Amino acid sequence: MTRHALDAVRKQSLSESAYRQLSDKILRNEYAPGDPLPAERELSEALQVNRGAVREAIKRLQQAGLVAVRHGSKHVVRDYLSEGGLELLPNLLVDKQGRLNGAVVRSIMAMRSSLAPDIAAAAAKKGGKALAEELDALLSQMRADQKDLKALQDHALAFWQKLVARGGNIAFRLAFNSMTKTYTQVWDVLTPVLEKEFRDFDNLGAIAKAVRQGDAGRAREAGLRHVEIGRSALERALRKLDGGDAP
Amino acid sequence: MTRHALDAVRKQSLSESAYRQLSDKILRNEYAPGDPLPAERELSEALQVNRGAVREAIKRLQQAGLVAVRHGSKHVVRDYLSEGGLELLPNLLVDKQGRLNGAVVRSIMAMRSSLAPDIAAAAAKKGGKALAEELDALLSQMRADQKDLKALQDHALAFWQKLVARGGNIAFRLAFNSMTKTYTQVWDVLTPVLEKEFRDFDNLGAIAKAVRQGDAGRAREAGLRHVEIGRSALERALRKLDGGDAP
DNA sequence: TGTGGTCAACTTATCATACCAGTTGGGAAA
DNA sequence: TTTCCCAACTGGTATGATAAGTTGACCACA
Repeated sequence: MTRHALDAVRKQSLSESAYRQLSDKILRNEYAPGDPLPAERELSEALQVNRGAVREAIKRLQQAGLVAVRHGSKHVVRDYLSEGGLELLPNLLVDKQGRLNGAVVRSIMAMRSSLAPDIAAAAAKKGGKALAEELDALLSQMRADQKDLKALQDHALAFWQKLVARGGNIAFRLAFNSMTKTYTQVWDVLTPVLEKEFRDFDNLGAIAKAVRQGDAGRAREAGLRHVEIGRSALERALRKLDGGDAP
Repeated sequence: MTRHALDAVRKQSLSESAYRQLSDKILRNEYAPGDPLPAERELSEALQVNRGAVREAIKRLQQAGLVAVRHGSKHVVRDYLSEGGLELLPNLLVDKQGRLNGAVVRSIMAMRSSLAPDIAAAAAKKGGKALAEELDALLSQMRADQKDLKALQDHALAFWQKLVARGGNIAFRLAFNSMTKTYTQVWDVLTPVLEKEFRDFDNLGAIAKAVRQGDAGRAREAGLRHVEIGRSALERALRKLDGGDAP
């Protein structure tokens, strides 16, 4: 898995474009909660696509908690803050101009600090020697790849993927995936900012050791120390940018 | 908001039925990661719906991380454990026969214990006196409604909704929504099981007080004590059932 | 005044058919 | 052996039509 490789070239489907435009308008409050969306036939004309594509987009908006759908009535915009799920996070991180939303970044880092310690603890309880071996092998690889920050970044993600996969907690796993989808949008931007975290072999090593010993408490502590390194680094970077919009 | 009131009667759309059948097959591993899904035209015949409905369902599967879509190739099932997001959690909690999956319940309660303390802490930092007033009012209402466990349940949810809404953390907010969507499927089942938590006025009061004082540490501790009550209760209930499948 | 019924206009839901755009694997040619 | 071509298959899009549900206006009746 190489996140800085060239990306597949793929034509975006019309329904995908429609979904993005509509979800963007909703998330930017151009269509406010309670507002009716234009009728499907109107949207079809406005977006210059057939109505099937509009319907496909709207089904996705419904799934994302962005609109309420009732047969025979116009679709009504919902309050995503109260009704939307974690899958919306990628849409909120970066605006149309590609700028990072500082408040969203801080939110994500806070949530990472909530989850990562318990992910590490669960892995220490459930992972056993086999997981510890895998983590040790990965750490060795990281030490060998020290010159290559991009590779370190990928290894660090793989480290956490191993932890969350073996901790036996499906909720952590799915939340982890949702958050990873969010970061990977700005993967290259994160590379220099989180360098210290990617090189934090001490705490990652402590987690691996705690996993070997089945010591959840130690894993939790080391997990927290580790992600707080990244959180502080990002906080510093954000202060430099002095940006951030609250949704 | 009354979760035990009569529910709106609404016909399920054909594309909704198709989505459910297909997502269920994927989540139960009847279609395994890497398997191609039957072609759209085939699914249209098998499901006895027109192809438009199949396409709508498939767009939703794609959005949920359950299938990969490529123009000209069959849709391929993805590994939702690695690719799926938190929005899948409601689908995993209850099986087709309406039985609770114990491992999913435990996962959710663990994640709640990870998030709730920090949600309370964030609210204490950001909420101010206005929030504290609202929480106090709600607690008064809860005390007045002590005889009505259903009402207590709703108030308890409202308490946490206020906390998460005012903590200024969008990630917590969206995760909270995703988890709430999951519990509300089994809302009535939870009523007797979580009774002690709904009556935990002491810790809820301590959170409200911490909010008034801007004391994040106290809020965090009280928040953790509070949700651990529910977690223990559910653990006891699960042991009685002696059930649970791991996904 | 409040309630129930009817109706037209609007909206979503579904369907069928046709054509376009991309993928894949087999066979032929170099 | 490699490259190219092509048919069959697949998803993507479009169009036009009909069915099912919603809403508000209007009317009748108690």
